[in-house]
Order: sequence, then C-alpha cells, then structure tokens
Amino acid sequence: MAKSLGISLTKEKPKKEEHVLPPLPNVDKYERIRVRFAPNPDFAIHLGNARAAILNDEYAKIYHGIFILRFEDTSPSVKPPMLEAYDAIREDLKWLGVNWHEEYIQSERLPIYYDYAEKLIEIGGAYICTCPPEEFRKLVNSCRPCPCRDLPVEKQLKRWEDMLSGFFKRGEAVMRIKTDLNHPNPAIRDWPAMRIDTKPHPLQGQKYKVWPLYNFACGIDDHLMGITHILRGKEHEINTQRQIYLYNYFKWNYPEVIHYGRLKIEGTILSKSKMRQGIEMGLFKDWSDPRLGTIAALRKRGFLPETIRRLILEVGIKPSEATISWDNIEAINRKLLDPIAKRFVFIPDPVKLEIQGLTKEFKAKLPLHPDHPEFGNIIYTIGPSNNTVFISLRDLSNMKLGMIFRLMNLFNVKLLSSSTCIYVSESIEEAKKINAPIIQWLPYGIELSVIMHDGSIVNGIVDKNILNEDLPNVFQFYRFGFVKIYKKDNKIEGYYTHD
RNA sequence: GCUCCGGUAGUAUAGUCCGGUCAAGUAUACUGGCCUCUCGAGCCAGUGACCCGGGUUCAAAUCCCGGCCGGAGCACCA
Repeated sequence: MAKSLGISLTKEKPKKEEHVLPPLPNVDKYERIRVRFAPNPDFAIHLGNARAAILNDEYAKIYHGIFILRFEDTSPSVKPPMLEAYDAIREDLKWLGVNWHEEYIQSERLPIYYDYAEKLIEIGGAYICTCPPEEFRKLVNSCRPCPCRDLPVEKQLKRWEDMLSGFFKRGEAVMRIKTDLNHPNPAIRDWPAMRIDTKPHPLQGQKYKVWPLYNFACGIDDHLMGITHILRGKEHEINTQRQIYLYNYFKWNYPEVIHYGRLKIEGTILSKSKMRQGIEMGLFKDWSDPRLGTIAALRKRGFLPETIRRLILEVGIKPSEATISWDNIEAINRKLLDPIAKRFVFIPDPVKLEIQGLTKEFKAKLPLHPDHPEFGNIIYTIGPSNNTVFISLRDLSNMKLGMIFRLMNLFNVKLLSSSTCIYVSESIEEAKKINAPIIQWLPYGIELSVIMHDGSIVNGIVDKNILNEDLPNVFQFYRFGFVKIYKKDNKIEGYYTHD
C-alpha cells in the first residue's frame, strides 16, 4: 500500500498496529471465496458505498477470492439509473484500488429472472397478486392470505404471461413469494418479487415491462454468481430473511452474511437522495462538490485512496453505527501526504509591500520539500531594483506599525506603513531572539482561487513554478494547508484539502 | 406500535465468543516539552472510557436478568 504512494515505510516504527479484519466465517466450506459489490448506478458512490467495496475487496485479497461488481439497475421508475453513473462508479473503484474479476449488469439479465420466476410459480413458491396494495396489506397484516394466493398454478402462469405481455398495466399485478403468513414481522410476509414498470430504462429502453424487485434479483444472482459471503449494511437484515425463502424453494444454500452498521461523517451529507436534492436545488454544483461525501468529492479535494482504505479498515465491520470525524480522516491523509507533497508559497489576499533601505541583492532559497533536497529549490532575488513583495492581508492585519517580522528565508524588516517596510537585518537568529513572526511572501505569482470545504473561495497568488509540476496534484502551501491543484483552461484552480 | 440489532475516552477502534495477564491497549483530538526559517510533519510526556441497577462467581468490560439510551427495518426502492 505504501509502495503505491512512492514512500518507504520500512524504517518506520514496526510496532504500529495495523487494523486487521476479523476472519470470514466458514471459509473452509468453500473452494474459493466469492464476494460482490452491488451498487445501484443511480448516483456516484459515497464513502458508505466505498466501505462495502473496500471491505469486500480486502476479503477477496486476503483469501485470494473473486470480487464481483454487479450493477443493480432494475428500478427504472423509483431509482432511475443514470447512464453516466456506471462509468463513474467504475472509475471510483479503480481509483480506490478495488479490482473486480467479473462484472454483471442486472438489467441485461431479465430473461434469467423471468426464467426463475416461472419456475417458482410452477413449484408453487410464488403467485401473481392483483390485489390493490392497501387491500393486500390489510389481509397480510392480519395473517390472512389474499384471494390470489391459492389460485391453481395454471392460472398463475396465465397471469404471469399477462404480466409479460402487457395485458396487466402498471400497478395491476405483482409477483409475490409465498412465505409464512404468520411470520412475526409483517414485512416478511409474501414479499413482492416482480412488478410492472414501463418507464424506459437508460440501457434497455422499452424492451421490458416487468422488472424484478431487489430481493428477487439479488437473491437469484447471489446464487448464480456463486457468492459465498455477503457483506451488507444492517438495513438489509430483513432482506436477508426474505431471500432465504427463495433459497429454500430452490434448495440452495444461503451464503454467509455479515451485517455492518451505518457509517456517518460528522457534518457531511451521505445520503444519495439528499445529495441529489441539494444539486437540484442548486446548493451543490454536482456530485463532486467538496461539501459532499462522495468518492469523487474526496478525490477532488485531495484525499488519497490509501486514506479511504485505512479509514474503512480502522472502522471495521461492527454492527453498531459509527460516526467518523474529519479530524481522523485528515490525520490519516496528512501523514500520507506530508512526506510527498511539495511545498509552495501561496499568498491569500495579497497586498503589495515595498521594502526600503536595501543596499544589495538578497537571495532567498525555498526548498520544495524540507526532507527531500533532491526535489530542488525555488530561488528569489530581492534587491534595490526589485524591492516589492506580496504578503497576505491576513498577516498584515496582525501587524502593528514599527513591528519587526521576518520574510521567510529572506530577511527581517520593520513595518513602516500598510504598504512599506524597511530592512532591519538578515539573520534568522535575530528574528528568533525577539520572537518575530515569520511570514511567507512572493515577489510575483500567478492567480489562484482555492475552493474551501464550505464552497467559499480564497483568492491569492502562488509561485508560477507550480505550472511545471504534474497536475492535478496535492501540494502543501506554507502556513495555509494542503491544496489539490488542477489545470483549468489556461489557469489553475485549487481545492482545499485540509490544514 | 411491531420485528431485529447495538451501547469501551470528544471521535474511531482493540479486548467481549473461551470471566482473571484489563486498576483497559491503539489512533486521533487536547495539554506540556523537544525539534523545525510552515499555524505542517516528527519525537517525548500527560489528561481522558468499560450506559445504569441487580445477580452468578474467589474474580465480570467480558456470563444472566431488568432498565435506560441509540440504530436499522416495517415500499409494486436498492
């Protein structure tokens, strides 16, 4: 992991505890471990989804198993898939370092689901229900069967055909799985497996009118794809129970299941519907807006994939809910970034300062990285003929007239007015002796806007040498923080990572 | 309301299955010191937690019961 970042951890404290995932249950029962990540391509994935992906990926790697990516896009109306989300998810996974060995798209597998639906009707495990939903709910809540349930198989098959042919309109018929009508949880009783949805699908157009519900498609696929271990959120506990009925009908063995708790980040929205809502309302630019918890947003902000992975492994797979703090995420990222990020001077809200009293030229040498001299230096020359620099308004406003401060790596000056100062001395020791503040400065620079976490913008100037670097990339700006820099048209744009 | 599932420092996590080595480990945050021409990193030290009440036991964070608090689900969504 460290290798991919180009840093060596070999000499660093070996005592450091790595967070290790607990072993998967009943591994010996299976020849080869097969896991899957099954996102709905109706939006970009966020940290919560990435958790499922990374956890499965880790286990696949630990056991040399197979990782399956499966797009669950079977709800054209309620959760309409987005064409651009399929690739966006693939891209996010690649970036996270998740490799998948097999890929499936459920909307391409409708004939398979139809086939199993028919089989299930034939063996009496399912029926076509034409009751109005309220009617059905009333009956099932009092543990009574609806009139459709016990119709003969031939009649059910006829109805099934009527569903497929379009004889039944949307909402008029649904296929249900027969379960225990006395099950203590009404949500389990005769759950729906297939429904009519005539809205065009972005991949399949109007080819299909009947679509499987989550539990049916997922249940069938998990078996067909040979999944041995399912890691899923607690919200799926009931679904697991529902799907077991399916497996019993087909005499299949249900995979091992682990349910983990919800993941939250303090102060950040992690709900697809809320994010979508915010975008529609114009609150956020798109799904990579820095205020969101999507992988695209974290990437844009300069978080490293390794940070996300470490974080997920640290949280683990407990069934209790976890609220992650930004402090922790940032600390992980900072530790990975600090050894590799080049240092640059950035002057937020620059103001001009004229330096008087110069009688010779001074050279300032700023290393691109304090621990890596081989990265090189940036050298500035200040003298009688070029005696103006830019400093930040923030620093200036903390200064009083007559105060002595040091221009970093250059010399010490005394402030004469809000735009002039005078040379005092050169040595750093003198600055330290009187505890003079050391501030960054720039003789010239190119404009840069940095987009902060809250969406606000800080304008400033940065050394033009940053254009010679590979972009996009994350840099550390002296006394400002880490910023990921992008090329944008002929200019550059920055996203604040953290301090 | 009903059905499940949880509760270790500010946050996250180890330990809980198979009670003692846990007067509770780690990371982060915080405080102090060192280092440093960054309000960054690094190094050293310190503060800080087993939800509550009973019970079992020589011994409970760990087992049992009750309470409190929190979460998930109860869709022709995934």
